[in-house]
Amino acid sequence: MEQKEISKAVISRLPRYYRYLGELLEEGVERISSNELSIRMKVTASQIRQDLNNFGGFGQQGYGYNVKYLYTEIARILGIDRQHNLIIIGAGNLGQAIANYTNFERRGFIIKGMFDVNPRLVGLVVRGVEIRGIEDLEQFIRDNEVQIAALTIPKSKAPEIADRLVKAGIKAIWNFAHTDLQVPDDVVVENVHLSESLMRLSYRVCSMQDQLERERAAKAREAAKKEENEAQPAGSGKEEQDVREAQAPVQERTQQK
Amino acid sequence: MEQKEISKAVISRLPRYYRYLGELLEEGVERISSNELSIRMKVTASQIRQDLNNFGGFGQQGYGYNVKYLYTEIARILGIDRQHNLIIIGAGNLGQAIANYTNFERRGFIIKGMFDVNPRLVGLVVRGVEIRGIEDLEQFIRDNEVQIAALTIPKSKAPEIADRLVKAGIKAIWNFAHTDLQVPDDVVVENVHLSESLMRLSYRVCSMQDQLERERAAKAREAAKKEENEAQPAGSGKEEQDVREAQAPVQERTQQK
DNA sequence: TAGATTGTTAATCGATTAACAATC
DNA sequence: TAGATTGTTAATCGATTAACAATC
Repeated sequence: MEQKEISKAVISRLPRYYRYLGELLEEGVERISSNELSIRMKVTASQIRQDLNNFGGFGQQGYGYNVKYLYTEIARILGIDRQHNLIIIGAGNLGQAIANYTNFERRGFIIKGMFDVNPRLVGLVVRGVEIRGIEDLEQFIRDNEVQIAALTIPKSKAPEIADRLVKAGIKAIWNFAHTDLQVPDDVVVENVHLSESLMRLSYRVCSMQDQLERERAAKAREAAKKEENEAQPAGSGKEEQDVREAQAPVQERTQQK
Repeated sequence: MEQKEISKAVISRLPRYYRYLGELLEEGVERISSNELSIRMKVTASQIRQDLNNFGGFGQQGYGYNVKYLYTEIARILGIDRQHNLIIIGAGNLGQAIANYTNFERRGFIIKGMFDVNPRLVGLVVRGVEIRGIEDLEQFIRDNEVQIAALTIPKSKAPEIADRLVKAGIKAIWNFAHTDLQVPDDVVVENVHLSESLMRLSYRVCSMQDQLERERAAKAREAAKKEENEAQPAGSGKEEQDVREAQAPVQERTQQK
């Protein structure tokens, strides 16, 4: 439905707007201003208005936004007012976790089938969906007008299956395999790389720890300086410079800028 | 170990560099230039060099980067050269999927325990880790020096558990619950909102479809025009303008800019 | 009408890309 | 030394924020 290219940043914020509007709706809130919403969501009101105006004017001056209306409009923009037929390839824990998440169905994502190479899983039924052998894949996609395939298999098998999916006419791959897939331009790939998410978390934990340590060290130095000054209150300003230098040497290169 | 604030965009690219370097290492590649790597990863060489230089000069002029060295350096930057003790709260499919993913352990993430409220799950063992009742949470965190908690529970219970985790001294929450958590500044939250990921995919599928349709329509118009011209080859230039106008009216507002 | 709040333009900020001197 | 490629500065591009006129 949308026209001009919308930036990736905007798109990735839309589902979060949708989630907050859904909560407001549950709370019985009828209207909300960009300012109120910005406080709840911890973003700027400007950003909210800019983001929404990429898709049209959903608000009203002097009033704000009607929660219900905006909620349904964002659903329409995201395309979750339509039905999307989905299959899950890989019926392990992750595949089953997706199959069991009922909210997806509420958003129009209908799980049509599950597939696995493991013959011990084939035939089992998860939330009313039978697990099939991977050999039926192409036929099933055509018969059931499947648009989206969730790929919850090991990275070693992912490229081959992705090729088969593309040839069978799939429109999008929700890729949980720890690898990047090569697909034609008209096939959408949305990656969920959990190991990368965990590494980002690791980075942030470590840099948080470093920061806390630096703060603690700075405080300690501060205390030491105070003590020194009390003993000999000359205060020529030289001490301050020492403090700054003491923080620097941990890693010289990055310190330059 | 790092000093100045590094942008979020840079950090989120690091794990991907790490993954590609790991693959190069497996292929037996000893050195690589930013240009070669940029082709593989489909990013600019400039970006690679800029990103890495946030953390120091890992390359050598005229040579490029030593794959092994860069690989270990990025591991160090990400903090995955250290051990992180982790617990999983919520032993459903998603929690078990995480517990079963052996690669996390290879990156230093040690799963110390799993917790669930469901008494039928308590006592079960997943990959050598026993599922415990949630009442033992605080004691367990202290006894096992747990830094990270993966939260794979329904959103309704997430805020309460998050509070308990924070009070018990957890450093980071890997949040799979479909809600934003309120935690103090010194606690890291890394969100994995699968439903939002699926909505982004939905958006992209829909806009891809729209695009393809527009292209098809444009081609059809082109063909029609050609036919018309062949019948009456006046060609005053007015037809071209008509084509442009015909594309516009689908949604007027966005079309303006 | 007066007050509130949007839609939108302009200003700022940050991130990406290009260019090139430094140097292996 | 000549060639290659980094590290880094400068230029460009895009995204966010601020400001305010339009308007409900």
